[in-house]
Amino acid sequence: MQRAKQQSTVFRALNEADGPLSARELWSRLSGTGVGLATVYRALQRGVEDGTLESVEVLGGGVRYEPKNRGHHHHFLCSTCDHAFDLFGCVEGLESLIPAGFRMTGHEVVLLGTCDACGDAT
Amino acid sequence: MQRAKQQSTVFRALNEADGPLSARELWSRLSGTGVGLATVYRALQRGVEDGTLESVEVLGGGVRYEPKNRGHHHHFLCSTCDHAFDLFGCVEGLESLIPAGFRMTGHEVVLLGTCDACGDAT
DNA sequence: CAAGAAACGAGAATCGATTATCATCTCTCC
DNA sequence: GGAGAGATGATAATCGATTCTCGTTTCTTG
Repeated sequence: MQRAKQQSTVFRALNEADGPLSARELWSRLSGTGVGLATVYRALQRGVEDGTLESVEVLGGGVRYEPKNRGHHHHFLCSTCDHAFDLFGCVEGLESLIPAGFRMTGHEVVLLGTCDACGDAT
Repeated sequence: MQRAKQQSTVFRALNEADGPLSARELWSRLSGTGVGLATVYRALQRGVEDGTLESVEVLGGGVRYEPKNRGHHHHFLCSTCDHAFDLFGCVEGLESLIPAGFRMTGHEVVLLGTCDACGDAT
């Protein structure tokens, strides 16, 4: 196995993903490459420090990471395979929800349901 | 301290809250009543089994619980005090986000920002 | 090729959240 | 009042996620 290039392997896998991945999801996608879990965590930590990665919490799956260059987007969480997919676009009517005196600085939208692959398998 | 009624104390505190509470938040609101953390967890577990409580994950605060009779609503998470507030009303344009082949069964919206109290303190 | 710095993998250690245990206490029903 | 069932609080045990440690390996620079 090659060394000193494992972190870039981690970043590549994350860039190729169709949504944010948890440390373990990422690690399991790297099985066969010999990359250790500690290295995955090291790469994620470094990526966040560098500003190239972003940690997000979708729902019931702990922290996931994704490249920070994907712009504004939200996520779809498949309740069957528990994978989070990126969704581009946004919603309307957020402002009307804000209570008086509150100040909104951001928002998160998560759609729940079944993804293409899991729906087919029914 | 009275016994055998501690769980109803827990439920009452949860009903009086303006949003979902974590086990610890709930416990800290019960300081002085002598209720133990274990009892809080027992009450929450029972409430979920009974169907009177619902566990929700807002964002970065683990699991929180709230009464199940609040109807459809979303949450506002204050980034300063980390408290989650209920928001009534909903958003539009969700359907347009769903990718082809996916089936949506639900959605979550979380607004982030500063609550009334924390904003005043600035 | 040699030396020092940095990265690596495996597994131990840590941390927070939750659950299990146990001796005690309270309530109900005689 | 007494017995048994269920509830309780304190604390130990567990569990998963993340971080730390350490001996080894790889890269860089000359």
